[in-house]
Amino acid sequence: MTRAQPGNHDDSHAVLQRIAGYRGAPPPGACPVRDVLDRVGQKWTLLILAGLETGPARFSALQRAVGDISKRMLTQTLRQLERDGLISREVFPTKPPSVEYALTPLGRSALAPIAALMDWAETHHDRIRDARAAYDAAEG
Amino acid sequence: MTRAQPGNHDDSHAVLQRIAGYRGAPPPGACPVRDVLDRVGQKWTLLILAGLETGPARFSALQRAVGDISKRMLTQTLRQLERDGLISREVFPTKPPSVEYALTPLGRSALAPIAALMDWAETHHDRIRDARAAYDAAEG
DNA sequence: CTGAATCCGACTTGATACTG
DNA sequence: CAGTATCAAGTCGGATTCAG
Repeated sequence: MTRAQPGNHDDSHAVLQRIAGYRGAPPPGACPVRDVLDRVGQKWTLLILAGLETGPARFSALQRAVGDISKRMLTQTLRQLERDGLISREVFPTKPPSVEYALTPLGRSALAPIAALMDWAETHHDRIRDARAAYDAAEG
Repeated sequence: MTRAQPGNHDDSHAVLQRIAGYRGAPPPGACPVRDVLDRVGQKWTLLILAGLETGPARFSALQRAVGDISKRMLTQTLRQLERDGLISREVFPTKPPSVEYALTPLGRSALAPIAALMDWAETHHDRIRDARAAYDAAEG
């Protein structure tokens, strides 16, 4: 594939530059980058994707896996991800109804770049912490 | 070190799984991943980083480059990025005061994983658009 | 069990006006 | 030029309650 290797500096620049062209473009959907990044930045999106990574899960199982998410937010985030085609939703008409969520191939393909970003975060978070401490000490 | 290769599927999983351990951990700074992702998800962060990518820029130049950002938000985002050590701020005591912002090495190192994510977004945004159209048509 | 609906507080963003 | 201060509006998220 011709996709940029995440570690490739030159390609990174080319991609970064591209978003500049979207400035001042209000219509939603005009900037897929903004679109995806906004979703990634949402509080629960990553936790849910992580929770589905090992396999399909039901609503309650997911809620337990994520931890302190409310049903409201779980439902909402799940809907968004489903709408974006990142996860699938299957209803089983059992006596107590159960619903199973699972990553789609598209959803699974998103894990790699997301993991890259999280990896960067883990690698550099101590440096960031230091920078914050220094900044706060200076102007706190 | 043993950092995951962003494109490596197996390692991606390992990294993803790691965030599950942070569930239910309220204290800020406890989860560097959440921390960084939240910042990335903010509306203007990426545009500003992109604007600084080609080199240092002054406040107004940056505002023009980004587009429709208000001074308030520009200042705020700039401060956060400075605090995190991703950008530097230098004041020149000229007659009309001027301030120049620039990416630090740390900030520059963040561009690669961010670009990887944006690359994914661009590669798959048509698929996402289709999924949304289908979803909206079905339950609109 | 899986959600939908409602209420409400907290945080985010923007517009505007003012300062050094 | 480069901000700061203030206010208004919108959004996000949680708790609670109700329904299929």
